[in-house]
Amino acid sequence: MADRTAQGPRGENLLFLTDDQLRKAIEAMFFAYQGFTADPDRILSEKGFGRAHHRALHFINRSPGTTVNNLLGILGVTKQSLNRVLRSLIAAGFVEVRVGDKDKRERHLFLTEDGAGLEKMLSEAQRARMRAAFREAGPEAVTGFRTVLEQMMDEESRRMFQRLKDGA
Amino acid sequence: MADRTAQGPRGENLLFLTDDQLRKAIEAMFFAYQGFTADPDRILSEKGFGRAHHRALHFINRSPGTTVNNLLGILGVTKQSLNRVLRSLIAAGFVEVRVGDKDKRERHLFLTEDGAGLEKMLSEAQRARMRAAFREAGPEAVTGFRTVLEQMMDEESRRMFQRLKDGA
DNA sequence: CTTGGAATGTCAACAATGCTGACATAAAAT
DNA sequence: ATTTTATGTCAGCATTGTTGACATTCCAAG
Repeated sequence: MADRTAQGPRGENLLFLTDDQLRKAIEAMFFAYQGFTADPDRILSEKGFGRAHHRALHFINRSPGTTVNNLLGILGVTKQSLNRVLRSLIAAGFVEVRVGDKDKRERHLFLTEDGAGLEKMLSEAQRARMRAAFREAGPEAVTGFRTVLEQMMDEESRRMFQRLKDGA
Repeated sequence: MADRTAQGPRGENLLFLTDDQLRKAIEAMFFAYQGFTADPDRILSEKGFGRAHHRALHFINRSPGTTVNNLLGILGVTKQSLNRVLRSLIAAGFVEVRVGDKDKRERHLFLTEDGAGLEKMLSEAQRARMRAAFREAGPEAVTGFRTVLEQMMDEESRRMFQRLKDGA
């Protein structure tokens, strides 16, 4: 392993910023994301669903009554793409739609009991892996992990993430 | 923000392992990965390619002369899926194939000059974002980041990553 | 040496999930 | 009241994952 501790003029650790170190980090991100999604993907594929369904379930569970438009902003896909996913979740009885009370154009989304059950199954699997990784890595590593992730986000995603982070 | 520093019996930071903290980390991973792929995706879509083409270019660039079978192990997709991507990269003149010298079943893959140019463009964009995130987060965060990522990988991916990390 | 099986890669067809475009309905603005 | 804007749906296309069928090459057993 190359020396990681060379100090720059302002005491910064510069070797982290070599292209080679960055390339390794990029590859780590790629492989880690495979792991991140592997367990839920397995469960979903048995039920004929995909990763997009998981994302929808996650954010509906997190913000019950959210609208389609709301979800679009969070997920960063087109409404047409999301609509297809929602349609199949509704048809399968995992999601319930209620037409807006004040604004009748809006559709408010809720998990059914079954939907909540599936969401729990998926997020339990994902949390279990995350928990194990965090335990192995230790609390300081986890803090660093979250710091870097936040910096990697687009401005818009970061705002969304912040807004979700503290309640909402 | 909730207190992050509660200490467990063995001095471990246990609050990180609450479901709520884990859920936030999961969301951070989701949004960060969007950012991670955003810049290359933009470039690729202009050229009529997708993320799968980027991955192939990356690993061919990294290990010139690698075989199709080799790439399959790294990318974790089926050979049929990879084959389609390679076919279009070859047709576009970005990748060159040489039939194996010893084993004529094998196809060895190389980037053409154009392919190397495109790969450089894509990886420069991705590295720029990573570099900026690392700079903002600081060296200790980066160490933690990489530690956690490595722990999140599947066993097989971790072995692959380790093998790639040190030469090879 | 021949033959049968294993390894490598290609082609075809299907599914999930992005996308754009056209449209219906409800709300808001003029 | 009519036009414009916002929200959501439906249809069709592209990318990229999948499985299945097949061709070629290598290797090992007889």
